Amino acid sequence: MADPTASGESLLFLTDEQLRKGIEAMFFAYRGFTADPDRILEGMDYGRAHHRAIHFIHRSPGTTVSNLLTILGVTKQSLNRVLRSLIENGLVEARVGRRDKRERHLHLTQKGEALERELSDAQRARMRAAYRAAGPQAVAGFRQVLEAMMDPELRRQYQGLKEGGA
Amino acid sequence: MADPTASGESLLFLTDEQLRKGIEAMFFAYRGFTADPDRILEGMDYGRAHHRAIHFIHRSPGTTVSNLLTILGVTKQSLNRVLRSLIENGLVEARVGRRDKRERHLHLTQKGEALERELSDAQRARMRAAYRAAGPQAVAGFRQVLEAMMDPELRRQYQGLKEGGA
DNA sequence: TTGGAAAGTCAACAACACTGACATAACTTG
DNA sequence: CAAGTTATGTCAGTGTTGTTGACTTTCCAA
Repeated sequence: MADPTASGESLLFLTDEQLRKGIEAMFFAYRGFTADPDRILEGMDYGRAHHRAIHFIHRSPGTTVSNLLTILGVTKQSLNRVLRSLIENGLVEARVGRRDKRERHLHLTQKGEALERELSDAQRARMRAAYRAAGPQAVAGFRQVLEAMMDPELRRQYQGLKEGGA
Repeated sequence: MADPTASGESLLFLTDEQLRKGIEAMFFAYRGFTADPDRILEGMDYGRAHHRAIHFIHRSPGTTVSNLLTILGVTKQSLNRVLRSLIENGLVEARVGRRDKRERHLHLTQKGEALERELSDAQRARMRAAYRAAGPQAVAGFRQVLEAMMDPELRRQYQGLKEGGA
């Protein structure tokens, strides 16, 4: 969508200066984006990696370890360290697959769901405020640009999560 | 801007599901955002922290160490480790302040500028492609939402960098 | 039955962040 | 000028999150 060759005026948004501002906006916004969950997690034994695992297990209950590996893009050793502590502390349950017994299907326990809610409430509150301030049209553009910025493989992951496409 | 109480239809963009998609979009897009510079840096002795320092020194030549500290939001020990290696390797020059001799004013050397260009060319190329694909209106919305997402203090930093405001 | 995939584990290591403590030089103010 | 503060740098220790590499156990499928 959007014709890049449209009119002369519309190409000003592709200047290096504009792009640089976009880059810096991503940097500063991401700091805000992670700030609230980080604050909640600090003090607990958990960090951002635990948050991500919890988020995607909540999002796709019953997902397998290798599913999670491709979504998160880390090594299994790294993810395993995180999952182990979540399981030990009773936030995550790993059920042996019925079909394929090698697979572990991951679920949040009540305790896990509670922490997920606390984290995502905080993160959504900031998101909601930003969305509300910017308005629906800006939000649509926000999503479009972010999607275009993803690696194609990650975009597929993203779109495949649920409530697919645009 | 944008009246949130406007019409009934426009509130659908504030549902938890929409917010969740926005959160995931930030996560996946940020991965893409850092992927190219990370690839360039891997193999060199440098990482993402060096990239950030180089970016902001390029952006504000002559900036002081404490300026950089507040912009990057890290401890001086952490920044110092990064700056030391950049200075030792001749990418950054630290000039003693003329007014205040306690201050170090940071500048990129030719070698530093060259690496900066390589990194930001890669990052801008991705940004440009995303901007072009999404179009100017989407880009405006993208910037609006990101700004609204920042912590107020960081937003001031961001806007104060140059070519200020919206 | 055998090959390979899925999952888990151990060990070592690196990048990048943190805290706390301390040193030095230089500016600022009473 | 002396005292206090600021800017910078440094040493040492620690924690989180990521990485490789090597290896085992389990178990599906050809």
